[in-house]
Amino acid sequence: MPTHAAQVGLAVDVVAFTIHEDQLKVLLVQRRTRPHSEAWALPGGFVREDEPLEDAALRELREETGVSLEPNHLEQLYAFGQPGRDPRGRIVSVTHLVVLPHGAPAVYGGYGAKDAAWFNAHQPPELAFDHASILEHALRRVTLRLEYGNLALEFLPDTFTLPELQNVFEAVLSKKLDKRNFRKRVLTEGSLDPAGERRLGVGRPAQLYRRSRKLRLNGQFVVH
Amino acid sequence: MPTHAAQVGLAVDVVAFTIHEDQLKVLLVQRRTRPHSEAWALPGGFVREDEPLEDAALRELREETGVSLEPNHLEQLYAFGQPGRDPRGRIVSVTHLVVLPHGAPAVYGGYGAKDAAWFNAHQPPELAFDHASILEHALRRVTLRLEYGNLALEFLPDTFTLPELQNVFEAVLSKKLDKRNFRKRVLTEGSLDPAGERRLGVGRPAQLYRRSRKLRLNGQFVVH
DNA sequence: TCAAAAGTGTTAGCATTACACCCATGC
DNA sequence: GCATGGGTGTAATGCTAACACTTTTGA
Repeated sequence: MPTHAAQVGLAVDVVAFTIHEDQLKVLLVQRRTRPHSEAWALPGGFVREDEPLEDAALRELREETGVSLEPNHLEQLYAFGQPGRDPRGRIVSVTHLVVLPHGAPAVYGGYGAKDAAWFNAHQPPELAFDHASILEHALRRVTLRLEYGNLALEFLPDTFTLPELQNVFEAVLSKKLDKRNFRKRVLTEGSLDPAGERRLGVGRPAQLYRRSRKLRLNGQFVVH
Repeated sequence: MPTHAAQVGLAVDVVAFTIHEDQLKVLLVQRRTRPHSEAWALPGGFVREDEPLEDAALRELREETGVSLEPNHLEQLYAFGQPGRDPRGRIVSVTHLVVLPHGAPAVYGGYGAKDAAWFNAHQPPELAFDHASILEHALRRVTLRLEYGNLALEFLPDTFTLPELQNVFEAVLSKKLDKRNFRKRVLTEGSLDPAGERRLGVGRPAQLYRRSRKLRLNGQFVVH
């Protein structure tokens, strides 16, 4: 380590989303220690010396909340580094966006956390530090990835119905979509393969789909 | 500073672009010291303890290359943090995208740099560390901001002609655009105000424009 | 047979693309 | 009057948005 490297602490924070009861939920922990003791915050903590940033994000998420299943998506969001954002000293936090599949897996307060719970991401409680602006940033990113990418699929299990997929969109965007236009749009996109059907008690059975093995690349289709 | 903060060094690197001779140029420095002595690299260095990340980026840019004028645009790109990306130890670099106005201002090698120069951003020399992938990342970002934003204006001086604006697009995207469609697109967007005309020796004088004081917000126009 | 959920097409407006000639100026 | 660079319009095509009824099943 060069001697002129300043004493700046490096942390990761995680914005973990899932869909539950037709709502976009974010996973928060209740702090046990000062500062902001008792306040809700994003799970996170310091990066270890030989640990990739993404590994640190997953480790902190697991340690503090006990989520056990593999995330379907993990990407870096932004580095928040204003001096003064943490009263303990200069701490730069590299924030991450995580998507967990459908169903809000059980969580509990782990190391350093008094509790952990899922909250409506569009109506969060008061958050510690600058975590409210981190959450806003994450909401913008997830919206972008829905509209210009395939992120919606990461909220769902391996097979799913079109009404379920539409629910993901509606929960994230918090607005209703037209069913016919929605189906047209996702089906003509070509990234879904039929995968049988599902009877669900009452009502007409729904067609199941899974992500296509075909991948669109420069307007051409390629099998991967 | 909490005692459990690991010894991870925090740096910034800067990808500074401008347009010169109808090309997108990137500003590089030639390293004076090991590792990668003599190799070309992005300007950058360590963050000081009480320094905001963006200030550190501008300071390093100025110190190492001597650019004097104010950048028109500065945004954070991405935090690169793979262990092993720098042989001196664990160093996480928060990279930044900078846009300087038209004309490739004079540069020289400053502190720690043997030389500084502008290169074609689409055909860079071999770069030190993981700077080639940082540059790729920056190119994707700048393309995105051209197509879905107003970043093209930041490459130009206060007033400019439509052919100049089109040159910015063509240099960044490295492809030719149709003049009539281009003009229609940028003019109907409504973010340009006429600002006189320019005679340039031979040829028909060009209409000058400047950025509009009107700002489009949710499809409504608002004066800001 | 009724309630619940899934499924289905058409039209109008708007944006995008392709394409070739005239205009104003300096020399 | 010619070379240089700036400016202009239209038609075809594709995408988006609005809109209401039918089908299949279980109880």
